[in-house]
Parts: sequence; C-alpha cells; structure tokens
Amino acid sequence: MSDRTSATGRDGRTTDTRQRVVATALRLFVTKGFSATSLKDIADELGITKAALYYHFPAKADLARSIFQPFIDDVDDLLDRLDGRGESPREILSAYIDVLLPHRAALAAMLRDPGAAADLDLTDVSGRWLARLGALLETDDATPEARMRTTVAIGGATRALMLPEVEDPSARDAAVRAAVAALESR
Amino acid sequence: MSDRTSATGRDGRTTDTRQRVVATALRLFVTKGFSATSLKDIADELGITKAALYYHFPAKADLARSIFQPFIDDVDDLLDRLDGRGESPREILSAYIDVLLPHRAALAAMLRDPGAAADLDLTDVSGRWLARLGALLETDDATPEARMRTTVAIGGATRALMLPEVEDPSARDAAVRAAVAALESR
DNA sequence: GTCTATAGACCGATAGAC
DNA sequence: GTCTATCGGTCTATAGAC
Repeated sequence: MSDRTSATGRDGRTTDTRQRVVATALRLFVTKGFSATSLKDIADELGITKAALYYHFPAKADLARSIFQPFIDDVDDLLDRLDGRGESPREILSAYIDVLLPHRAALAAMLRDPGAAADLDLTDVSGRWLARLGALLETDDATPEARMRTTVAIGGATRALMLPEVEDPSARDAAVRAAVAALESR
Repeated sequence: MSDRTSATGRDGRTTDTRQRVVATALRLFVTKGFSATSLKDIADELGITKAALYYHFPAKADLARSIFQPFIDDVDDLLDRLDGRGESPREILSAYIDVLLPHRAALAAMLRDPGAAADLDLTDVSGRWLARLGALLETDDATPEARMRTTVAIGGATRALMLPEVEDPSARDAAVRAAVAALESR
C-alpha cells in the first residue's frame, strides 16, 4: 500500500535516517530559509556528510518537495472542496486555518523563502491561494475596499498561524473571529 | 547640509548612476529577494559590469543598507513617538500604515527575504516592530486570545500594504478599519 | 549507507589599466 | 567611472572506494 523508499525494521520500527533528514531540513528551512540552507548545513547537524544525503534524495529540490508537497496538496484539496458550495466566510476561514494547522512548520518555511517555490517548479502557490480564497470571500462585490478587507483577513489569519498559541483551541477561535471581523467591517 | 557622495551637475540635476543602481536593486530585491539577487544581476540590468558597482558602493551590504535604513529609521521613529502617550488602536494602526506607505517597496523586499536583515547587522527588525506594536495595542490584557487579535490586525494590515490599491485613500481607510475590527473582535 | 575527493558553476570582492 | 581579469570561497552534484 505504501511506496516508501526507506527501510523498515522487521519489528515495524522505522530506523530511517531519511526521516531525520527531513525533520532537520524542515527546522533549518524555517530558521534560515530554503536557499540559505546548504546541504552541508543539514549534513553537519546530522553528523553525516553532504554526499550521504544524496543516497536518500537525488537532489536538494526533491528533499524540499517531500516537505512542501503534502502541505500544498492539502491546501489545494481544500480550495477544490470549497469551490462549488457557498460556505459562509466564517466556515471558509475556519477550514483554512484547520487545514494549515498541521502544516505550520512547512508554511513558515514557505513564507520565509517564497522563492523556494519557484525553484521547485510550482508556480507561486501562496499567490494562487490568496487569489482563490479572495474569490471565495468577495461574494458580491470586488471593489478595492473589499479586496483590502479580504487581504487583511487572510493575511492576518496566515500570520496568526505562526504563533505557537494557535495550537490552543481557544486562541485558534480568537484568530478566526478576528479574521471574520476584519472581513465584515464596513 | 547634505552628505551625499554622488555627483551633482552644476545645474543641480543629479546625473547619478548611483540612483539608478538603487532603483534597479530595489526592484530586483522585491521580485527575487536580497540574497538571491547577485551583483551581476543588477549590473546586467543596468548595462554595466559588476566591478563598476563597487565604485558606487563598497559592498553589497552597503547598497542594501542605503535602501533599508531610511525605512527602518522611519518606523523606529514612529514607535518612539507612540511610546509614551496612550493613543487609540485606530490612531496607532492608521499611523503605522501611513509611515509604511512611502516605503512599500522596501517593506516588500524585507518581507520577501527576512534573512537579509541578519546579513545587514540589524537584529530582526520586523520581529522587534511586531513586539513593540503588540505592546501598544494590547492595552489591558496579554492573553493568548489578545495576542491572536493583535497579530491578525498587524499582520493583516502589513499584508494589505503589498496591494497597489492601498495608495488610494478610500482603500487605505478600509484596510485600517478592517485591522481595527480584527483588534476589537470578541 | 556512508565515505573521500573533485568537477563545475557562481558568488562577493579586489587589482590595476584606461 | 567603467573596464578586464582574477582570487578565494561556497554551492550542488557526481564518481567511486569501502
């Protein structure tokens, strides 16, 4: 059922240097940015050599993709699901935050170095998401004023996801309410 | 009164390759990010060689500083002015946007590559600003919920500054209102 | 699976001619 | 003020031994 490349012990435990590589890379991508993080940085932190990384990933871009792809797919799936039906702004923003919540680190890495997306083939994802979400939220009007409100709401909610407190349900709700309030301000 | 290094013609007109360098560099910093923009990129766009840039700026960091410093100084000055008196959230957010408005491009460049600030000696400015602004806005409480609201408000307003429409006073006001609404949501 | 060694490209920066 | 040429460094990636 799984097409994992990496080794799994006969007791089912994943020995996996590969997983440690991904975890270390993600942490460094968040703190230093994708392009500012060299394979040597990652290898040094793991106590192996740069060349050893190429056993697990054919190129730096593949390592990055294994981090960003699941997160990108989840957001795209959400936007597809939301597309037809006319959900309320509250429901849309709430679902947006819930989908991004498990991917906070990957989101932070992408916000930290947006150019990484370009190096990874995918045409500017965050811009695409902002446009699709905006279209869902600007129900009737598309005036400049409405665009500002949706931008404050989405941009603010996205920024709020960078705070560790957002894991707390009560704080999460406060972020959703704030974004909705921005959207409905007149 | 001025300590400009560059040449000025006897008719007062600034001939200045230096100004063209700054303008081109800023444009590339916004689109590609500071560290992803090489001096060769800038030189090619200007039709000169990389070495020629070193006549105008002793190092890449100095070129970047000449772009970011005035903008950083203006924001720090605003926060100093705001510090003592108890202005309303509306006044604070409005002043914040007004100060950043003329520096939209520099702000975009800094958001695009936050690591640039580190290379330029200055300890993470946007983080410092967020903390000081947050302290000004979280008047009475400092609960996780209040931190989410201020983050949505400030983060949303900052993101709104990236839209060209923000130059239009009516759209600017809508952004301020949206940020205030996020802050005052309960 | 991990290593040493190196190829090949690009970077910031400098020297020195014009 | 701008050029050519080059230095020393770092980067991704590959070759091949163990």
